[in-house]
Amino acid sequence: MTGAQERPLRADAARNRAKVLDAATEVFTTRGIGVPTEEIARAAGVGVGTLFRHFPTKEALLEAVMVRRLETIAERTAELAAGAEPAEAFYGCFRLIVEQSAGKNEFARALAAAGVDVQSSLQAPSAVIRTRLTGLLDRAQRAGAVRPDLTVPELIALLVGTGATLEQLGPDPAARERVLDVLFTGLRPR
Amino acid sequence: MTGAQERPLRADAARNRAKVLDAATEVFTTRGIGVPTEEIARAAGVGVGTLFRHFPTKEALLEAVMVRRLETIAERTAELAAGAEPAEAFYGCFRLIVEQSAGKNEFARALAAAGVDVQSSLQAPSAVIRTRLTGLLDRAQRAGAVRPDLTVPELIALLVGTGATLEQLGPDPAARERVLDVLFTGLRPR
Amino acid sequence: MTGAQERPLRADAARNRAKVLDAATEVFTTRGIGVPTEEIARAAGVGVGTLFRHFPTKEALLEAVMVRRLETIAERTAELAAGAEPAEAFYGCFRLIVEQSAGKNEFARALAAAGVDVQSSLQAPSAVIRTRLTGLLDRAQRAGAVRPDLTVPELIALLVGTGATLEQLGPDPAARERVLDVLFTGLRPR
Amino acid sequence: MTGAQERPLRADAARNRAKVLDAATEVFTTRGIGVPTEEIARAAGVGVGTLFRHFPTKEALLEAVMVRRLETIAERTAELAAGAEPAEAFYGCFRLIVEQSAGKNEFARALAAAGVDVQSSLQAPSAVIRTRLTGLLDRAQRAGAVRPDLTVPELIALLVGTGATLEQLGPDPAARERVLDVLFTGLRPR
DNA sequence: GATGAATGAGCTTTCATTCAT
DNA sequence: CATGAATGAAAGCTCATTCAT
Repeated sequence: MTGAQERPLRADAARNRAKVLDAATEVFTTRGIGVPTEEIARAAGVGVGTLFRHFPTKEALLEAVMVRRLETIAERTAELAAGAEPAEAFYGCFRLIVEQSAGKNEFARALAAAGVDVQSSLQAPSAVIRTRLTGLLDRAQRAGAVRPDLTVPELIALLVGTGATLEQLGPDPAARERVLDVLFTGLRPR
Repeated sequence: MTGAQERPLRADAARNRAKVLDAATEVFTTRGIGVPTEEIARAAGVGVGTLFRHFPTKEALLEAVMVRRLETIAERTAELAAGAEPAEAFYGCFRLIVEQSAGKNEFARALAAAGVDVQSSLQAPSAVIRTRLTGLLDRAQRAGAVRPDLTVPELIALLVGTGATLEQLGPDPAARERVLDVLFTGLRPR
Repeated sequence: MTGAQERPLRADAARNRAKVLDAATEVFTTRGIGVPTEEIARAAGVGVGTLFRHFPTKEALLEAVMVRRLETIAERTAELAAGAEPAEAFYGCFRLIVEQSAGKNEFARALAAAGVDVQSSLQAPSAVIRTRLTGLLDRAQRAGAVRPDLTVPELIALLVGTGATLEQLGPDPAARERVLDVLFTGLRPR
Repeated sequence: MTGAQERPLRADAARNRAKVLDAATEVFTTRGIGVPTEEIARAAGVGVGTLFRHFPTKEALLEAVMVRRLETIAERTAELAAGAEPAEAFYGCFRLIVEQSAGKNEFARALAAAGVDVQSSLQAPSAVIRTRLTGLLDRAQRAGAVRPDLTVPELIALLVGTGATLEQLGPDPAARERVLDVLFTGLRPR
C-alpha cells in the first residue's frame, strides 16, 4: 500500500518513469525548481512527451519527487527504529532525516505556492513518517533520552530547520558535528 | 549608510523608490518570488517603467530588499549589543534575527541561483552583521554564556536554520518558545 | 462498392476498421473535429496503433467518414428515386439529404482547409450522388415540379445551405417544416 | 453603449488593437480558425505579446472578430431599414446579411465548441440585430411582402443557411441571383 | 521622470504519428 | 496484427525588459 500502481506498468514504461524521476530529483536539487521541463527530459534521456505522459504537470513531477524522498526516509527510519534502543534510534533517525532533507524545503514551498493540495498526495508517506516519529519520540522520552515537553510538530519543525542549517553550513564534517551537537544537547532533558 | 548616495535623488523619485521597496518586501514575503514584476509595481502604485528605472533588474530589486532587511537587522542588533550584558545581548540578538528572517532563505537561494554575486552586493551590510555577530559571540563565550567551540559560520547557519524552524512551526507562542529553548540550551556550555 | 477491397482483410481487422469508423462518425459529429485521435480510438475500443493502421492519417479518417456518409446517402436516394413519380422523388431526396447532412459542412471545410484533394477521394461517391441528383432534377423539371432554370451546382449549394439552416434551427418540427416549405415553394415554377 | 471601453485607450494601443482585429478577420476568414496566433500577430505587424495584451485568449480574439462583424451588420441594416418601404428594406437586409456572413458560421461554431458563454459577449450586438430583424420582419409581413407564419428564429436560421449556400456556390453572379430568387420567392406569401 | 504598451524569448502542455513490445 | 508508450514539433500563453508617449 506504499505505492501500488493501477496497472503493473510495462517494463520500458517503468524504466522511463524511474529515469525521469531520478533526473528530476537530481536536477531540481542541484539547479533549483526553475529549470525547464525540457531540460529534465533531456537529462533523463527521454522526450518531453514521455515526461508529461508520466507526470501530467510539472507540479505533479515535483510532487512525485517529494513523495519518493519521503518514502525513502520512511523506509530507512523503519530499519533504524527496528533494532536499536530508544535513544540511539531517535538520534539516529534525526541524523538520517536532516542529512537527506537537503533541498526538501524548497520543494515543499514550491508546491504550497502552486496551491497543490499537498495534504492529499503527500499525506500517505508523510503520515507514515509522522507515525514513526511519534513512536520514536515517545519511546525516547520514556527512556529519558529526550526532554519530555517536546511535541511532534516541534520535532518536525526542528528537523526541517536543521536540514536548512546543514545546507547553509556546507560540507565541513567538524562544523556539521558541532551543530548537531548543539541540537542534541538541547534536546536532552536538562 | 542608509543606502542611497550617488546623486541626491529628487524628492518624489526617492518616495517612489521607497514605495517600490516596501511593496516588494511585502509581496515577495507573502506570495513568493514568482510574482510578476508588474504586480509589485501595481502594489506600489507606480508603473513598471518606474520600477525598472530604480531597479534595473528583478534580481536587483530582490537584492535591495535583502540589503534593507540586513541593514534593519544590523541596526537593531547594534542597539541591543550596545547596552546589555553579554549573555542577554547574544540571546536577544539571536531571537531578533530568527524572528526577522522569515522567508529570507528563499531570497538568498533565488539570488544565488540567478548567479548574482551575492557576496559583492550584500557584502557591505552582511559584513556589518558578521562583525557584530563575531563580537557578540566572542563576548558571550568569554562570559561563559555560550559554548566555547562554536564558530561564527556555525552560528550563522544556526540562525538561518532556526528561522526555517520557526517558519515551519507557525505562530503558536508556546511551541516557538520551546523550540528556542532547545536551541538556547544547546548553545550553553555544558 | 462498400469501400474495402485491395486485399480481403481478415475478419477481425475488418471488424476493427468498422468500429473505428463508427466511433469516428459519432465523435466527430457530436464533439467536433478537434478531438484527439486517442479519444476516438478509446471510443472504438482499440489502441491508437490500430486506428493508424487502418487510416494512415487523421485526415484519411475524416475522409473515410465522409465517404461512408455520402455512400449512405447515395444508397437511400437510389431507393427513393427508383419507385416514385418525379416530384415526390425530388422533394423526398431533398428532405433526406438535408436531414442527413448535419455537420457535414464542417467536415468538408476541414478537409478543404487541410488541402486534401477532396475531389479525388470523394469523387467516386459524390459523382454517384451528383449523377443521381442530375437525374432527379432533370425528371422533376420535365414534369414541371421544379423551376426549369435551376442547375445542379445550385441545387447542391441549396442542399448544403438548407442543412445548415436546419442545424441552426434546432429540433422543433413545426419550424423545420416551415423552413422546408419556404425552400420547396421557392423551388417550384411560378 | 455599443462598444464603450473602460478607458479611452492610448492612440497607439487603439491603432494596434485595430490592426490585430483586421488581421484576424482576414486570416480567420481566408485560412480558417486553425492558424497559429503567432501568424495573426505577424500579419498584423505586432508581437504575440501585444496580441495577447488586447485579447487575453485566442477565443477572445475570435469573439471580438464576431462582435465587430455583427456590429457592422447592425449598422448597415439600420441605414437600410431607415429610409425604405417595408419589402425593399426586408429583402435588402436579407441580401446584405447573407453576403456579409461568409465564414461567420465557422466562428460561431468554434466559439460554441470552446464553451464560450456566447450569450454574454455576443448578446449585446446580436440583440440589436435580432431587434432590427424583428422589426423588419414584422413590417414586411404587415405589408404583405413576407408570408405571415414565418418567425424570427426561422428567419435567422434561413439567413445562416443562405450564407452557407452562397459560400458553397462560389462567385458566379447569375447562380447567386438564382439561389436568392428561390429563397425570396419562397418567402413571399403564396 | 513617469507611464504602460510593445516585445519576443521561453515555458508548459498537447497531439498526430511512429515503433518497440 | 494489436497495443499503447515514446516522440517532438508546434501551440497557447507569460513575463522581464524596453521605449514611445
